[in-house]
Amino acid sequence: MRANICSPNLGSVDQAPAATILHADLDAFYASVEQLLDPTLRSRPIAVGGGVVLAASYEARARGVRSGMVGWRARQLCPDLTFVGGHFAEYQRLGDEVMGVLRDFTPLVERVSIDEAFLDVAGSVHLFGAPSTMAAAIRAQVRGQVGLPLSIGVARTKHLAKIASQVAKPDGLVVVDPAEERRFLDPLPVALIWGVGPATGARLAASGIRTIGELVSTSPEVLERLVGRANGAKLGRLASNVDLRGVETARRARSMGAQAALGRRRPTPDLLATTLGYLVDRVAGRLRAAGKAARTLTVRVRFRDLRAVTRSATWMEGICATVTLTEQALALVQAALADHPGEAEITLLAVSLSQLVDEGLVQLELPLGPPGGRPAGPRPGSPAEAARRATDRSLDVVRARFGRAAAGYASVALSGDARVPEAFRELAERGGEEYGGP
DNA sequence: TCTGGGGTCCTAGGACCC
DNA sequence: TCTGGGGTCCTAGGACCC
Repeated sequence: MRANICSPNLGSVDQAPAATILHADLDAFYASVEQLLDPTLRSRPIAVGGGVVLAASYEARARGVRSGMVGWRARQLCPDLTFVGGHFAEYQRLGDEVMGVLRDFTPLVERVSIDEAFLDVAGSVHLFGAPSTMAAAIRAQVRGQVGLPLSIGVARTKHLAKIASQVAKPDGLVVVDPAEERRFLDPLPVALIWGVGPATGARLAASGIRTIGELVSTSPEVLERLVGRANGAKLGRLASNVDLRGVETARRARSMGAQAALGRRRPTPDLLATTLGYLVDRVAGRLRAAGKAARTLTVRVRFRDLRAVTRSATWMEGICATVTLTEQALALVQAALADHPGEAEITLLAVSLSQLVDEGLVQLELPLGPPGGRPAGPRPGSPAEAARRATDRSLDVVRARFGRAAAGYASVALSGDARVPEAFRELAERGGEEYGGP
């Protein structure tokens, strides 16, 4: 019907638009890799991590184990659960290898995370056959060549393909015929919609909206009242499957951050300086490696009850010097703590850089400095600032050759009680510009 | 006995400018 | 001197995703 209305002059009016978007998603990725590397772990409930479950095998999920769950709780639910240390370098290598397989079928691959990607195969059907045929071939090749289970959803839009791959899991393939979209979507729970989490799901459920079909038949006004204007509109678009964004092979990062959980600690000057020095050191190094500088710095402090506060500062020019950013982060955290004098302990510190600009655009002289009224500002373009950048560049070079531990600022010497392996941090931080295609 | 680390996007309110 | 509307930018907080 839609085709008849929209394109009455095309010869293919009666032909439904083709389902050429694939969403490929590796099943229980970290856990599957562990089972691949150690055959004795296969078909057993395992969890990657220790204090917190980073990933659980399907055998463990069947017992209620979920990622993000604390270790003691997971063991409680599943006493024969095996915890395995993460082979983080292997996750990266195998994830990359799978992406290589995908790119053998089309250059239009949008990698969204280490284990997940969208493909647009419209231009490849003359080479490899129908999208469903291609999806089956990809799954077989990933299983045969890499050894990992991969689920794929095939549909007309990215969002629907993603829902289809969720339905296909584990180790399955679901193709949604364009003529069958409503019949497929309507009975599914709203939680399958990208962007519907616990809070939104609960609000919808409170109004009796549990399935995507029920969501679609809800008026825009009611939806807006429940979840806000933009969210309501977005939800409407997704549920009625009219969101037609294409596959993007390259997306640039909009922010970079680092955080550290601290247990319960009194925020002494020493703790703040050491932790912020470490966090800024990490993130500023990535910033410079990307050739960027940041105009906005945001810090986050979490208290014992998991409530968190943020403070941010924005400058006219981008900054990328470790020392300057550390000074600023410290000032912001102290300001945040001063606003919450009743909090004796903190549980997390985070640093994030945004409003990223090309480093070449950093002005070198006569800076305007920060707008008035904010923390004593650095002078991003001052000679002192240029000297700091030169120091950073030298350190970056040394580290690139000899590793992170080879050089650094004295205050950054990392305490041995790091709660998370360095390798996991390095893996997790590959979420930005590295993804998005060859 | 209360959760890791790295991201994206949205909202509401205020400052400021035209 | 007061009033109004619209746009842009910034800040703080929150929901969500992998």
